[in-house]
Amino acid sequence: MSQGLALSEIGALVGDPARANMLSALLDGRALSASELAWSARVSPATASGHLARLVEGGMLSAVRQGRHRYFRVASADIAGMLEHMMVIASRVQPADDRRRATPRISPALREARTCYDHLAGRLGVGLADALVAREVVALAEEAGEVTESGRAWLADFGLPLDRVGRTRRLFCRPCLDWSERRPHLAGVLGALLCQRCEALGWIRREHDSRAVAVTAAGRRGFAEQFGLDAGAANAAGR
Amino acid sequence: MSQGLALSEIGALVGDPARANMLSALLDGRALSASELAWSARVSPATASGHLARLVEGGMLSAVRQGRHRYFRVASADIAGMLEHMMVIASRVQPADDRRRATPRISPALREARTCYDHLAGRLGVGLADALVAREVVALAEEAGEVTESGRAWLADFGLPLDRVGRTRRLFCRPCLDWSERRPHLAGVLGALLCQRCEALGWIRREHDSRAVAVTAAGRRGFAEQFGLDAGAANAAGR
DNA sequence: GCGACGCTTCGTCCACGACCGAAGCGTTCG
DNA sequence: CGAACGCTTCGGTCGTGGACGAAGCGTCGC
Repeated sequence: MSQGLALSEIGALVGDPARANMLSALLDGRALSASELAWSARVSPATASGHLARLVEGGMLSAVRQGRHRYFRVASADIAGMLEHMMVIASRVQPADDRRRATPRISPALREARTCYDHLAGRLGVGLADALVAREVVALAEEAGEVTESGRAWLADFGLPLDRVGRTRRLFCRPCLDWSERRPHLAGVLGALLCQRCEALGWIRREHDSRAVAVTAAGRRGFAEQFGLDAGAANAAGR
Repeated sequence: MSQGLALSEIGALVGDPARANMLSALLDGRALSASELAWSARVSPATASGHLARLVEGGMLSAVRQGRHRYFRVASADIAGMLEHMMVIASRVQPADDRRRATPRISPALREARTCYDHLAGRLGVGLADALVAREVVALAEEAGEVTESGRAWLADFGLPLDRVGRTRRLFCRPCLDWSERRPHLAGVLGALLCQRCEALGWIRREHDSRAVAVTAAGRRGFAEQFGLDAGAANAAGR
């Protein structure tokens, strides 16, 4: 009984379109200001302020003041994980009601490449995971994964020496179900490191106003050479 | 943007107290009739019928007619997993707002022992997992677990020969964060088998109207001898 | 067949909460 | 110091959707 109440409170918090849009905008782990969130939820600053207060009160977001701005971020990785989990269900369940507005529910740019909290997702993220498995750098199972011996060397070559990382195996490397591709991409510490490395190499650039990730010209070359991926081909044609 | 909408729809579905109570009642994987669910959500049959229609429409529940009854169950293990995930967040987040009604949000019986979809949870479930780890039957990590070699023999002894199971390792055995104990218990195929075995041995009895699990007299002996647990001591005193 | 039962549909009522504009408060910049 | 800016609070409006009783429809049991 009572835990149903708690459950409903979490659900209700996520269950408003404006709040869900804010949460989804924050899902890449960056902090956004109140007005940026108001804009991305398409509501007035006054309305947004109320929503944000509720989300902070409910423990979903944490906030820090900085000058006259107030920055919000998802309060913890657990919460981001829960939201991702809900989006997986949402994307899986939606096709059920077919008599739906025609607008695609997932924007092409996000489907192509985006961040998922702190690692890469979308077609790029899934492709990367596939390539790493094919090259036997990592072995992925349903619930966990690990880096192979030869994989450690490969990663060191790629600029990610793993020696410094304390725990070597689990939690470190973990599959994460991609809600647009519906296949796993790489998460965990390794997923985050890979994402950072790709950004450091100048292969990808995070958009400032969305979770979308742009693949640079260098990235197109790099992803093709190292992973055999045609990442960002669409973007290249577009610009 | 648009995926925020889908997210909010899932949230809104769970975000009503009556529906959340129904979902939470169904979270042990059993099917319940519409009137049982109406009762457990404390609403009239008419109201319950409306909620159930929305939950089925939204893909959260599946329904089967059987005579003049209609039985509902959680549509998939993924959805049950998502709900559990939300409850973990809910139980973790609630203490944040202290100025709360005094009633404990988790009933003692559920905290003691309950089912979590198809395996054991609560103090009993967590204790069982601890004991199996201590006896080196299974090795649990943050995201996955596996049965040890000696563990296979132990389990066979316990009445669970694993030879017949196809996939041997992962997904088979998996930790699941317990929302009342906030520590992992055993899930996955192995968790379900253990739960079935305990019921077959007459150690536990599932209550007919809740997720609570009662430990029988035989169970108290069995859990103590095999696992060193004082399971059900509270119940024993009570009756 | 008739009544009891389980569930659903319909009509109505009501309350919660989402929304905005206006005003207030603190910070930053010229 | 005053103006612009970012955010929050307040007050008021409005719509959605959750609640129930009554009535309708199928199923079961005597």
